[in-house]
Amino acid sequence: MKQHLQQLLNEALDKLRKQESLDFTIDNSVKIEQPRDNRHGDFSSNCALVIATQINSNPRELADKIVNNIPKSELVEKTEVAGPGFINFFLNKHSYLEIINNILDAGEKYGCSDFGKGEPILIEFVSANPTGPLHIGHGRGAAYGAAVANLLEAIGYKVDREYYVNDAGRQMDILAISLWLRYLQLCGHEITLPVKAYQGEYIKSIAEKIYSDKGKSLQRDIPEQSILEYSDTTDEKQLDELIKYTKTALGEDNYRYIFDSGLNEILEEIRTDLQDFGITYSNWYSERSLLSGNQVNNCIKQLKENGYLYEKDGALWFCSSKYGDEKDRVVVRDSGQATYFASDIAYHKLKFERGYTRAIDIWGADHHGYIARIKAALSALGVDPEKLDILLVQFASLFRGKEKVQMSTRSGQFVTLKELREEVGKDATRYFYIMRKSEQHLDFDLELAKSQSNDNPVYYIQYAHARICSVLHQMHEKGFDFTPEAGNAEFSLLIEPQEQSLLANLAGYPDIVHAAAINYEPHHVAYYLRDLANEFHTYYNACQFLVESEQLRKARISLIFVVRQVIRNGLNLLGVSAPEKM
RNA sequence: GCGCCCGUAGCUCAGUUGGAUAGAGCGUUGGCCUCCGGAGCCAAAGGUCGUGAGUUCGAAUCUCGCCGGGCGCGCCA
Repeated sequence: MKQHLQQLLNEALDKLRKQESLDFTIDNSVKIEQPRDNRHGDFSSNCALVIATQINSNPRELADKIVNNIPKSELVEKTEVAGPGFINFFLNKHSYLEIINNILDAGEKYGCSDFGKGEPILIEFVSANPTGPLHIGHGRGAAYGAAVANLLEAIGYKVDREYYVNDAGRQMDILAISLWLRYLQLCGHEITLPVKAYQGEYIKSIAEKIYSDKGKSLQRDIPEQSILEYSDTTDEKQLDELIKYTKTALGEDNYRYIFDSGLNEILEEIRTDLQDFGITYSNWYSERSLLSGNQVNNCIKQLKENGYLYEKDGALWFCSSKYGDEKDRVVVRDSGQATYFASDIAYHKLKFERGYTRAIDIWGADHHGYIARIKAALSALGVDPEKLDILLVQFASLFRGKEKVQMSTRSGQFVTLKELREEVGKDATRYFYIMRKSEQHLDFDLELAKSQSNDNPVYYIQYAHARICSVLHQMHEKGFDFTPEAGNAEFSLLIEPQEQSLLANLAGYPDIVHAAAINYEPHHVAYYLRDLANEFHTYYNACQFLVESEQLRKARISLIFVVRQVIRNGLNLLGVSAPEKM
């Protein structure tokens, strides 16, 4: 429809260009859109306004000229100039009817396009360290990332979803020593854990498992108090000493055993958590594999050879400030250990060597200071940093009604994603997470998410779907037959205002999906669906569907049938189910 | 102090990338099926778009200053 109008407009402009020998160009600022006020027509273009500024003429006069040159079309009832010089198109009443057939034909593909032309995109999200269960902050990144991935897939990109597993490095060592200390407690030793060790209950249960598998065979001398006791303001190097002590006391194999027990247990829990949340990945990419494959070293070597690294205070620095970062960053610590940043550089460089033309990272907003350095590194390695889009999600706060749920990661007192999902359900959780623009702080109201009332947009939308299912069920009970095949109903009978409005809305769905996808903004789909559900409920209250007249009945059933299809398609993109009964 | 994000109705938020009289939901007030699911529908009230300037035919949207809130600024991730 939009393309059709665009073509009419182009023809008119071409004619005008010749007749009056005008010189103007048409760029992105020239648009055809559906105005919010339907008195301004079904579609509206600002082309006269934009061009008038270019050629220095009166926009209204120009608009009149354009309108006079627009070829006749069966679909357009009238065209008029309004306001400062908008050209408004009023469509023929029957022009939207085609949309029902389109949806029936496309089915679950309605809204999809081949815009992306199969271009491969890698989207990495969540990627939380496997040092503990996912909490509600990760949940937002998960819901958002999954929705963005679905959207991009819908517009024709070849999307791979990846979880980067930080299964190497210091955080994991801290996990290992935490486990061992808990284990020693089980062996009967009295030990207080360092403040920065992982304290949660899950550590205890993994330690218990190690204890029941290995008995007391991993018992060693307790580390000296001087290593264990320190305040968190003390140098982190004490923690390094404790790691070193544990490694030598246990030996490589035993240490690795504890390390891997923790890693595997927790990673498995994360995996099931996400799966229960409706999210599956194509790859789980291991950091350790980067190190053992020498990819990190190679990357450092490459940077070094090209003169991007220098030594200072015994450490190796990358000159990220030359590429817009605030300061230079350490790649290899004076201890000789590579930083996480070093692995991240290699990881991101490889994303493009693996054949992806675009990579998307989804991070918590607290990591935004990291963006500049990673892009700097890509530039230094000859990769266009524009190919990497880093999307930030702001924090989510939990509210129980008016009361904010207090959380602190330090003491291990945080609400896990699993708890949240079990309390409010997968659908409501997924919807609430993406309901807000991602760069907006999210107040997640548990009471609202759980309430089975019209306050809750998830149930409101699902209810519309279930209601349609119920009508279709009733229809069969009453012995009416209906086959949802394109072209077998008299759609021209759909003349009620609610029907016209629904049709226009359904026709706009592909545009919504497209815009939401290219802008990485799934919340548009959520708003659209709420709106569509509202239009349906209005229709439901205003008109009877299962009427005696067969022609009218078939037409109306066809309409609500395609409404159901679009609700399903939209919810599916958001990872929310469309139940037939509630 | 520097950098990023945010400020829109009593509350929670949209606002189609600069368009026409700024919109939803909740809350408030008043109405609506003898009928396909009342988990529904309709209507009313409610605004200095934080603030001051600038850019132009036109600004919630773009630029700059200020005010207020969040986050970041480590040889942590």
